[in-house]
Amino acid sequence: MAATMKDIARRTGLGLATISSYFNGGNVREKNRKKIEEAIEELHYEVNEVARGLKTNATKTIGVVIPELNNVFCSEIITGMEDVLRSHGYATIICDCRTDRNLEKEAVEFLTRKRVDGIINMPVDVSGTHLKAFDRTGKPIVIIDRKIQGLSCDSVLVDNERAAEDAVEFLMENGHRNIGIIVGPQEIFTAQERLKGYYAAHEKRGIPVQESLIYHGDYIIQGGVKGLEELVKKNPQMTAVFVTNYEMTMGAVIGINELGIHMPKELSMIGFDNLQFARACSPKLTIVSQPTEAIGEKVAQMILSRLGVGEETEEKTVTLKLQTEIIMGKSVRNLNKM
Amino acid sequence: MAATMKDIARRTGLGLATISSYFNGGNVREKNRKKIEEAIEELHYEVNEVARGLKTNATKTIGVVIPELNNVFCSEIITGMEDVLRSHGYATIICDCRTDRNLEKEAVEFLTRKRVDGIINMPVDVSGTHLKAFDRTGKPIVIIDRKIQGLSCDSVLVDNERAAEDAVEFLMENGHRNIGIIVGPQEIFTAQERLKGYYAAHEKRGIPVQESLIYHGDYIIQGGVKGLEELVKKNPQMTAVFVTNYEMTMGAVIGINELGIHMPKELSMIGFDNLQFARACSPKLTIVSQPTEAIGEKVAQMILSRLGVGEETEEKTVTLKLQTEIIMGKSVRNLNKM
DNA sequence: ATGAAAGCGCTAACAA
DNA sequence: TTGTTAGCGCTTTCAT
Repeated sequence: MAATMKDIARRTGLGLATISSYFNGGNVREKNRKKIEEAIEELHYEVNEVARGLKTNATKTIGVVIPELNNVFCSEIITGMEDVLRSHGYATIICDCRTDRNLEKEAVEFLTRKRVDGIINMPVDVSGTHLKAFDRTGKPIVIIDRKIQGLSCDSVLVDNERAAEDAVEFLMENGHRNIGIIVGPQEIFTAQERLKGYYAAHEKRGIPVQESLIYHGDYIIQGGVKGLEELVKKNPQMTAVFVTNYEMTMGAVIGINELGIHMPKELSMIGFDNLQFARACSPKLTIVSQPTEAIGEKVAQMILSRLGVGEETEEKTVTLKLQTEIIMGKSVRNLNKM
Repeated sequence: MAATMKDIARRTGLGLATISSYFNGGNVREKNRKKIEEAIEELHYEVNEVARGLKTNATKTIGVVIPELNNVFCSEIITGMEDVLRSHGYATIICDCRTDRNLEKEAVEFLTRKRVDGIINMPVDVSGTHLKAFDRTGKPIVIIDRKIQGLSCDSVLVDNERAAEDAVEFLMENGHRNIGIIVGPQEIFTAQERLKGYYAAHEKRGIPVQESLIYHGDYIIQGGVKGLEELVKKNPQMTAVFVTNYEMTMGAVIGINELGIHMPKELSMIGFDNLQFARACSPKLTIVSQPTEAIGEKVAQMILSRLGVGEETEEKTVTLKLQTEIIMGKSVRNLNKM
């Protein structure tokens, strides 16, 4: 059985309040401080955060619900986030819901029972019903990367429309007119935004959009492979393809390799995320890069601020929109130079 | 304020014990069961796991301490592990210690205070001092991927020596004699084992080892880039290189691209882990693949068994050693066919 | 099958 | 500054 404050009290002959005061930064006479520290040492005492949490109604723990841990975009965000949270004494319980609405709902309920002090969620279910009950507790929720309908809470987004528009325009500047896009599922917010950007770029230049150049994948590697194969098969006129998340980018590169297509001579490409992967491609891939670390840090700061840590708390909900950047590689051919 | 069992008791006119019994699978009269369920619904009651944890001295939570979340080997293991644990009602608190001994120690102390029911650790500090205090609590510890000196506890390892030996032998069978190796830090167990395998293969064939062909990296991408550059510069005779973890493999591929080396014509290569990345390389990379999902699942089962869930508990500590496999690509040239 | 009451380890209000 | 005490929400005897 682990030692308790009572044990320390008995050992030192002091009262419980003194010991508690010692642990919570109160004033304790030097002599007693010594005694307490000796007792802690000998008894191997460690504070019981469970008991403390019950009493204070605060667990110093943040719940994080994401669609896939095993996804660089998510894991990089978490890394940045955890760093900030931990440095403020907060732990994180991470729940990977496998892009499954039911698991997501279960995860939130689970975290509710665990009495986490707040939830950070990259939502699968954009209706937000899975968060309703937690929201009623009055504890803060911060949403990452996707908008949610029926819930007003802080969120950190990426300017996906502009990201896509910029990428497609860049291809157009290089003389491309028949540009394929491998985009995410229709019902996912980021996918919708990226597709909007694709349309916007076309509209701006007066280039008509060809439906056959749009492929809806599912944000996983195999979808990228499949998407590339289909686009190539159906569109002999296509000179470039824009792939809109990392997993599908990897998939598209796999597709290009396996079909023996020469990049960028036969096909130009702009991918998404993961600079290191882009460097490992030959030729080096041009990509749209999202500020994952910054997202993580911002999200952490936001929830901390709602918890009364750090920056003062704003009253109304805050939505932050971060910008992406294009990292130049050699995967886009300039057709103007022909 | 969230509803409590007391609220339900008041609402239903029943005693606390009955409500508790309801939640813990006891016998409750049908009529009362109905009443309780109604009250739960109306009050939006959710069990308070903090209070339950204090009372039962079990938090149904496992702490996981790993060197880098943002590392595919780790994140895949965690994914497999979490699946199993969650399906048995256990949560996981993941601590990414950034390959830092001090952070690792802090993480374990933190988890101790949180009163997790067990710890799973891929240790940075192989002396194991960071685990001593937790070990005294009598709660189970399971070690992943590395051996620890002064602590007897269950562990799941990979047969790294054989993995490396097989890979190097495969290169030798293809006629390679001057084989470079990009290996991990000297002090890391897995790196030592993989280097042992490299030596063993040479000894078996009577081929002398050239010190200049051994590069010690640090298991991160940049180390792979640097390692490849150095090996190539120092060893014009080198025809093949074996890279011993995923991050450095990616780095080595980056190096090959950036130096404009043709693979496998000028240089053959065997990488490590991440089949999808291997497929995305051109030509497809031949790799040693570790059974990450299986490691995660085994680890989870082991700690559950120590916690009295599932399989019966064995008395003495168990060490499991899993085998790797070579996934064939086209990055190794057969020099015999010349 | 149900109720009353003690107590898990801690914090905090109050008294000394 | 320090000690006493109540109580956070739950489980678990022990009665009934």
